[in-house]
Amino acid sequence: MPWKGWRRSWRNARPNSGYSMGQAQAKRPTPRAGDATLRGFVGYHVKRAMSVMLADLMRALEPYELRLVTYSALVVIVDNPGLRQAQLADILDIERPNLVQIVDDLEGKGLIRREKVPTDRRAYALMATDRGQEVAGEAGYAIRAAEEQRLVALSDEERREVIRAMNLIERGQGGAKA
Amino acid sequence: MPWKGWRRSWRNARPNSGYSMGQAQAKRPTPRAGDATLRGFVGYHVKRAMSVMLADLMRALEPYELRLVTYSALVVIVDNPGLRQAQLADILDIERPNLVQIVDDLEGKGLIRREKVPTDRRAYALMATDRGQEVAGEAGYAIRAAEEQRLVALSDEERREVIRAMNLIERGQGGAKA
DNA sequence: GAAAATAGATATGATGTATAACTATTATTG
DNA sequence: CAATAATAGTTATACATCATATCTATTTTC
Repeated sequence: MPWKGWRRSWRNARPNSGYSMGQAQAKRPTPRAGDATLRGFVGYHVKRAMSVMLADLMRALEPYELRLVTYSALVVIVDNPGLRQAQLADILDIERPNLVQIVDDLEGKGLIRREKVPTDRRAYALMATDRGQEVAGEAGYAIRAAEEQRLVALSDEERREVIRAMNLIERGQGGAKA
Repeated sequence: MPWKGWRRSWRNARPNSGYSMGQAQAKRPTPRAGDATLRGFVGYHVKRAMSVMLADLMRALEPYELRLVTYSALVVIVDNPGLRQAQLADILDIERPNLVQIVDDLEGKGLIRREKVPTDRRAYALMATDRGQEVAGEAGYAIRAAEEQRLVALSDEERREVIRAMNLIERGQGGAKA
């Protein structure tokens, strides 16, 4: 048990603050090196977790030739037929110029259509095709499965707590003067 | 209060599954559009929270001419004098080729030095300069302040819960077949 | 009707991350 | 000990996500 505890905390070991900086210390790779200071930030933990989840997601989406942003956009369009690009940008917090290529990709793959809006010649109404709806569904299942596997150690209650915390963070006031 | 509750849930409104797909619906922008399906994934919540935290971080680091990866690398080098680049890559989960530019940047700013290793001519021992240690400390305070502001709605206990959950996610088994 | 605002698009740049391949050096193997 | 394999850092390239400025056409505002 004490060994186990020590082993588990290896990555979070204290910085070697007692280390002298002489050349003698450079003879072999720094022992017990770690990211302890960074682990003091909540954001760093979130970043590290996000990295692995993102890799999972990309792998899950690969068979559908979708990525994070294209899948997200597709799902929102499927759920909200007739959506305007500006709305999509707002919903997903994506800059409008960046949406062009995304919408092009989806349209090119036959998953969505840009339809003209008779009452507003500046805009398109984004519609999902039948194929688009199908792909959104299948990809969603794949992501679901990947997420379930990743979150296997978290109870339903813990997941709800995470979601709650993430929402508080998302909706909180910005840190660092803007 | 009921109005307030309705207002708050606008972004998470149900998908308009009852919507017909006729041209008539395209006349005005889709009302009550949202990302409800995506909100069903824990990962999406984490992604959205991560986005705002990352923006905070970039803003906080800007006065120091540092970014996420350069600050992270600097701190790890400060804490672990004599570190090898391969170690740094492992610790931060950064690909070794990507480290070259990062280390170049830090060295160019006078924050770290590459020192030769007499016993291994393939490697460098990365050392932080006095200036590097100073900048790491100051930038750390700035990030701390930004993070405190962002997390103001989370209790200490909730923060610990988040960290715990993120660690479980990070250390869990990968989702989606590799 | 003129000015301001908006929708989507073009162009460009920054940041973070991935892979293949290379030279020099060290470690391993027989 | 020599040949082979592995390693350290580097170069080159590509992909994904996200940001900003600017533009044309259209709609809204005053």
